[in-house]
Amino acid sequence: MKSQPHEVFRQYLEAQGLKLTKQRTEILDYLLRARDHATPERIHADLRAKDPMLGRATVFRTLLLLEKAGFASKILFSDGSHGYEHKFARPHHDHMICVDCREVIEFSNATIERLQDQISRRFQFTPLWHRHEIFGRCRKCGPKPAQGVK
Amino acid sequence: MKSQPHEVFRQYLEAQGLKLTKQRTEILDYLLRARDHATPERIHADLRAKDPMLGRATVFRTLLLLEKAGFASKILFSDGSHGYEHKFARPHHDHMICVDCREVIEFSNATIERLQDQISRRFQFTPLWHRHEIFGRCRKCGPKPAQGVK
DNA sequence: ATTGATACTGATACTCAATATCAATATGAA
DNA sequence: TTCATATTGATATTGAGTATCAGTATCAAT
Repeated sequence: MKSQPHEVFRQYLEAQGLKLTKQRTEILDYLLRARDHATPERIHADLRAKDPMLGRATVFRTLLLLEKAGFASKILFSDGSHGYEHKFARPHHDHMICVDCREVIEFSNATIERLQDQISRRFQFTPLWHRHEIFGRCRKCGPKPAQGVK
Repeated sequence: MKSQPHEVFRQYLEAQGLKLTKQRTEILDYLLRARDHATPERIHADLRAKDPMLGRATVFRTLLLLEKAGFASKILFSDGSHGYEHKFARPHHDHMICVDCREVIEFSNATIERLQDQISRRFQFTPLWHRHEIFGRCRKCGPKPAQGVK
């Protein structure tokens, strides 16, 4: 029995006149399995273990496709690099990102969401999406900067 | 009479054993004058009109210096590129960014700030800074996508 | 004003993520 | 099975950002 996301993806591709390929399936699978913040390079490297012929360009192309289709979204790290996460059956959420170990903690807050809409309305701004990231140190890394380690 | 920011900058440099140079002054000036979201490339191109010898590396170095000193901060655009804005006598604020015309509207909301602290505490996360960007369409560009124009 | 230690600059070369190109291939409707 | 065409992977290329380093500007001490 096929899982829901694959079926939704297949239907999307069909509607767009696009094709369902092994590579696209592999990459979607990866995102569905990944706990968090998978970078394109990382995805490429990991998937190559199973499919050594998988090209870099295909990974980038597919991530862009998934993003445009609304099935995945970018997470930006503090150093400017970024990763992806899938959006299947995941409610909207924002991120707290540890500047030491890069752990990503998800949070969501209905009051903040509501305030955002109020603020937008006040400026006659039509919000489409947002990004709310809090940078700092996670429980494990503690309030003090990491010592020694680069 | 010298303006405040230049004096503060000079004192910072002195305290760090760094030197006040023509280039650093030019770049700080640029940020102080710019309305918003000046990209490194843009700053370089514009300043070259007056100072054709100004190097790319110097612009990047100086922006990094200003950022580390706390005199400037990055704004990230939706396409992943970024710009800078100075922070002299500007209270903390976040941004609404128009996806059509790239206009940047500043906002701030004490309640949101407070909620962020609450959420962080709940996760034993020590917040250092944050970034809260709402993407959408500004009053001028209206709620519908721009037509024709790339 | 001159000197001199050293921070700074600009040119160049380089890195590396991301993109464009294109011949070969896989997909899926007929 | 056929075949138009979307897709792929290899390759070349781009472009933002960085490292290097010889020459230069700054500024404290004289």
